Amino acid sequence: MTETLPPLKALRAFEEAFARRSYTAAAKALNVQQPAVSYQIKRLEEDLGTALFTKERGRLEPTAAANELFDTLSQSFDAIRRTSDRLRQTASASPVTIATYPGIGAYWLSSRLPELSGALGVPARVVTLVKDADLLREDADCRIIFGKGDWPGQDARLLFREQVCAVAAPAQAERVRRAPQGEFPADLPVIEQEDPEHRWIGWDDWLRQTESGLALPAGRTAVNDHGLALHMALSGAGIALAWLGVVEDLLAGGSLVRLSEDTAVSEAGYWLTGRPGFFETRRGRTILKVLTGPQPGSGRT
Amino acid sequence: MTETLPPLKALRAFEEAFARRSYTAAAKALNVQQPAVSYQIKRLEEDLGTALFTKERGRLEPTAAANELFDTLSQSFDAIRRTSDRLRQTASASPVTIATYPGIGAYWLSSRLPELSGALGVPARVVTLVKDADLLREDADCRIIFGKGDWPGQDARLLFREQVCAVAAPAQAERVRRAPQGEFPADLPVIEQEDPEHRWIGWDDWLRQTESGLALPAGRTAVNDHGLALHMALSGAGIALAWLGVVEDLLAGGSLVRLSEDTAVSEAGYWLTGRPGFFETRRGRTILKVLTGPQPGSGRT
DNA sequence: TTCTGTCATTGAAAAATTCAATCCATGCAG
DNA sequence: CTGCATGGATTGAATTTTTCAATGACAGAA
Repeated sequence: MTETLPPLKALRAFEEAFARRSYTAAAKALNVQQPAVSYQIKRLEEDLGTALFTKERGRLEPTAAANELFDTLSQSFDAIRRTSDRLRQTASASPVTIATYPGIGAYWLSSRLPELSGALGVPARVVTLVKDADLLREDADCRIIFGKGDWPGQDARLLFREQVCAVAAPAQAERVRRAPQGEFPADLPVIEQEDPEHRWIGWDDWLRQTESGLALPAGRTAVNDHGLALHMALSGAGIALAWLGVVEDLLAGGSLVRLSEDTAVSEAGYWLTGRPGFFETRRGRTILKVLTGPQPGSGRT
Repeated sequence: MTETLPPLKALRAFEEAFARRSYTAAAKALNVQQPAVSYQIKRLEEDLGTALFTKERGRLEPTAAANELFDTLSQSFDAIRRTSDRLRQTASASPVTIATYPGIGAYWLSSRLPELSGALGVPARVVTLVKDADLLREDADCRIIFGKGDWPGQDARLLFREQVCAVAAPAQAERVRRAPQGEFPADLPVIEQEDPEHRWIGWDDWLRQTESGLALPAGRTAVNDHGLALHMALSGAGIALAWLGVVEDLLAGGSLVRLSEDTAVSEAGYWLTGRPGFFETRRGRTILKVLTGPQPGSGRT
């Protein structure tokens, strides 16, 4: 004898049919039509070489073999149901960890965390790191990274493109506006983000793309993180380039003001990445949906 | 949560992959190609929302979830394997019961029983009954019945058509041959089978169909079973109509002789019947094969 | 570096499952 | 007894699932 499993779908059909003493009811429970159940059970009977039901007097009578089989089957299937359920539970009950840059974490992600946590029914945790390599190495459920969506061993979905505008705190912006056309107040430094690999849009790119003709002041301040740059701009330390998506709330709240309507767009953008298959996961789908969903600040005020 | 089973094929693939620490080996064991395993396991990972293997450093590392799942799974599947195996065993280890008419049982089936028993590895049992209704009611694996293959609630396969010839024991046949043309020895009765429903070919039909022009003797003897008729013919009690398939051995062995080469054929024949699906069963296939196979007497002499 | 073994990916092919429609038997109400 | 209603069987045609063949990517070994 072969010591081999019968067709599993057939077992499943049998389980329902036996429990309900009806092919039709079983079919309903399995979300199929009755002939499908009929087919599966016949197949199982052929495999086992024995009848499982007799259809006498209009009622389904399980045979002795059917009783034996069901005993084993319901126990086994229940066991599998229990463990796989538990796995699903723990998989979705463990806190979500999202890794990203400090700037994104503080200014963009943080406002979305409550909704995310609510949608998943689980605490959300943010790990911020400055370097891409660190982000990718980090053991997180997913990460938000800047780039073009091509990371080996990661599935990626675009959150938003890089769209950059020039901002300053209101007082400083006012000074710029009052300054003679084409001139910046000399004591208002430009805050730059260090970017040796030239991955982001910098001031040079911005000026070139927007042709706004602003003459930049000579003073420059360099920081290594966008969050820091924003923080400095907020506190009036100078003017900075900011990602539109990120500063939306700050602009709406008036803590920052755009120096012009010009925006520069690059090919790259911010992506949500996870291990392969992550976005086919319930958790992955949920996270993606929340993060690409409506802006959290845009509710009724 | 849904308390629902993961895709069962995926579980099966996982079981093998886990046990062998290799998709390729699992694929071989399942008689499929490696991408099929890859696909199923990915599907399972999506269903559970958790990774099952990490593919670091070229080796397949099961995750904690995988270990848990495998524990349950192997136990459950083994249980199912055991019971379904046992069911298959008992189904195929119980003796085969074939119900049929006494004549068929004695003169046709009996010589095939050894081969049948051998092919099934199980004793074969013959139940003989005279009436069709009894045969159909009898709780046998299958039955050999005369008719046209149309029994409700039974699958049927034709074994041989009804082909009838006139026979007698050698001495009696000799007497017939020596008698003047067209005349039968008056003291040699014709053995008839009672057949109120006129289902079989009787002497009248035979004479009409074969146009052999034999004048039948007046003496008639009626029996209610073909086996009995044959037995009487064998013992020299008269001449009888015999089914070709059935008396092949007796003719070959010389215990019976044909009175003429004429044969009459009817639409009906002898069928092997079993419950629906029986012929898709291993047991059913085997029986059919043996019974329709080469004649048992036709080996080298 | 090149070779080898393993898993991933992908579009196409094959197989399995399911469906819709219909038949047939049985039970029940009139 | 007849006519309806219910539930399973049947069948050929979709439909979906699963698998395949080919190929890519990656890691370790030679």
